[in-house]
Amino acid sequence: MIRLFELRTEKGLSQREAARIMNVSQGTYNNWENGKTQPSIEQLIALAAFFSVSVDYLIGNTDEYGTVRAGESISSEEREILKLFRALPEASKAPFMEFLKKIQ
Amino acid sequence: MIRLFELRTEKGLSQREAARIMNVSQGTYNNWENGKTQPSIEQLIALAAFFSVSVDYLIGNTDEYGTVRAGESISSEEREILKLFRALPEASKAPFMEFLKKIQ
DNA sequence: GTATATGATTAAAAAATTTAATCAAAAACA
DNA sequence: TGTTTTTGATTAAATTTTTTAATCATATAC
Repeated sequence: MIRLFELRTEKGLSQREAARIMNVSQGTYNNWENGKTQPSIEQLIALAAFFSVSVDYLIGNTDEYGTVRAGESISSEEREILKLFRALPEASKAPFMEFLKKIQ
Repeated sequence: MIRLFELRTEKGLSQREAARIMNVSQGTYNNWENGKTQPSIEQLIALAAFFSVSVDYLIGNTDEYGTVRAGESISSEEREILKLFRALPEASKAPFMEFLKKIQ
């Protein structure tokens, strides 16, 4: 899995040590690290907790720009706007953006 | 899986429709939704992208706060909308909402 | 009242995961 | 250096999990 190697080595652990912490064999942990097999969701959550990262980060699905960070607040009105905007036909989205800029 | 049901029904999709989008059978999608089986990591990422949420949110590894879902992904275009909306005079916000509803 | 759509269930097949054992190479040590 | 230990990789077999088509019961639509 994308970031298991860097996270484990940063901690100075061997595969056998990390495997024991996760209650799996060294072979299994090696498979995870090299993408031969994948941990279950429960194991993903445990790995993410152990390494103090999000599951999204662990599996390489983070998108720094496109993610609402914990603590950022969005009103229900703003949430409604996003919902309505997403429901628009693709072709209407750009004109809508122009309109919104114009009425500033 | 924890939040598949609410995300699918919010979109007004049937299991068969959602299953077709994910390229699996309805039975498989039903299994995911009811926690009988679990999607692969690749499928988790595809589901999260389709529903515009983080994988952490999808699997119930983040908490909701207020009306906002932690980890909800927002495109740069959507981020721009929020920025512009926030810049509007207070008095313009409600009429703007009406407009957005009207053009659906 | 019949037809259609929906979510759930089943059993069998297919696919993926796990494990113990083992290997080769590197590191540690005397 | 030569030996021992540690490490990550590999193998094959057993187990577990997932997937699917078919079907069911129920609800909704016509």
